[in-house]
Amino acid sequence: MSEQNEQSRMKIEEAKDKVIGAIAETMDLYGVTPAAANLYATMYFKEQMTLDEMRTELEMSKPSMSTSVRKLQEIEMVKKTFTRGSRKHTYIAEKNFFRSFMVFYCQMWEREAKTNMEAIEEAQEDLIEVIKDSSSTPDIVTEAKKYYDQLEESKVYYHWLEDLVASIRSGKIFEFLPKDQQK
Amino acid sequence: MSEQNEQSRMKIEEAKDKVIGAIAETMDLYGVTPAAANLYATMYFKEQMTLDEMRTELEMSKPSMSTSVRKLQEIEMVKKTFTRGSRKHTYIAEKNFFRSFMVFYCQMWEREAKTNMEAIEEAQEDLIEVIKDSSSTPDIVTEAKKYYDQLEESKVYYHWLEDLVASIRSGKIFEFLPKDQQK
DNA sequence: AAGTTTGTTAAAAATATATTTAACGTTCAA
DNA sequence: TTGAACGTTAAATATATTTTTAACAAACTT
Repeated sequence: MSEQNEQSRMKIEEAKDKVIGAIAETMDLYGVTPAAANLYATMYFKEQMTLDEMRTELEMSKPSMSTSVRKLQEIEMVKKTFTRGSRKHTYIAEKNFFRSFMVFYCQMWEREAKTNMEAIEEAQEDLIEVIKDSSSTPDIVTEAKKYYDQLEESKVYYHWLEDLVASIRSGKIFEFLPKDQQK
Repeated sequence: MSEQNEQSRMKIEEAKDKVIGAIAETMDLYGVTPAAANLYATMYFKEQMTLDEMRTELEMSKPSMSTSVRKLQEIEMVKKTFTRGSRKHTYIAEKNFFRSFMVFYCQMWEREAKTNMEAIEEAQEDLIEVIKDSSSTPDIVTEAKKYYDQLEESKVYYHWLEDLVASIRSGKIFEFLPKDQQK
């Protein structure tokens, strides 16, 4: 009987491990280190964890857990919680994938839009100088204009990205694409 | 006078380089190798390029260009074109960022949804076995149910991801978020 | 105040990834 | 049918990233 229980316990672990493997694999692709990916996936099935529990569970070094958990906090997939009576820090995983999606991609896209728009603005200023420069030959002016227009066109995309971010942040996107669509 | 021209030419290169740097930097974050990122960003300002031109322009080895261009083709950011009269292969960069966005993220999200859903289905089957098993103790059944429900809940997210992919692929998302919104 | 416990930082080791050099196979041209 | 041009593959090198071990600093306990 207690052996049957052992089997059930093992089956549960097996079930969890399948999902942990899949989650960690996809997170890997998101530029998260293997340690952090495995950690998050493990925490996904836990109420909360301390650094020592992480180390024991994943059989990895404490500094590795420390840096991993910090990276996960940066992308808001893990939060610190206060546990009274314990000196150890405790952490909980964000279990709402919608929120993780929002934080991760919005952060990424916002940065992309900002970085590239800044570069584009500067570049366009340079190009305008060339275009306005009376000593530039016609074909140089033509070339400068061509690039200017190409950059101007690309701004449409970055503005759209910013709109997308805004609609995700505000939750408006779920009016268009409901979360719980009956399949 | 020809010196003035030289200056204008340099200013154009400078302008391009600013944008090339920004594009390459963001692509880096997308899990593309530096060589591929620089290559795409360079091609963004060219009509078309051959492997030898790439090598010359980026001052890198030919195999590096070869593998980079192949990776870029996989994510459909570069396409091969036929140029009559030349034995060399010629490639052009996808200059429509909306299309790049679509291909890259839809590919990624679809894969994520598929991988994780498969794992979830398998895990849920295991958990059901445990729940139905008459020899399982009540607390084990409770635990199995808890995980089952958690996984069931997470499916909502993956379905939503699939819906998002579909609406991007079909272009329906642009009805909700128009490309050219006056700022 | 001395000794633990806890977490982080810094240097070292291990590992993985990216790039190059060298060798190869194919196709075309003479 | 020989040789050159072109592109790819394979092995070697270089580089970057990840993880660990060791040392440290802060906070708490006794």
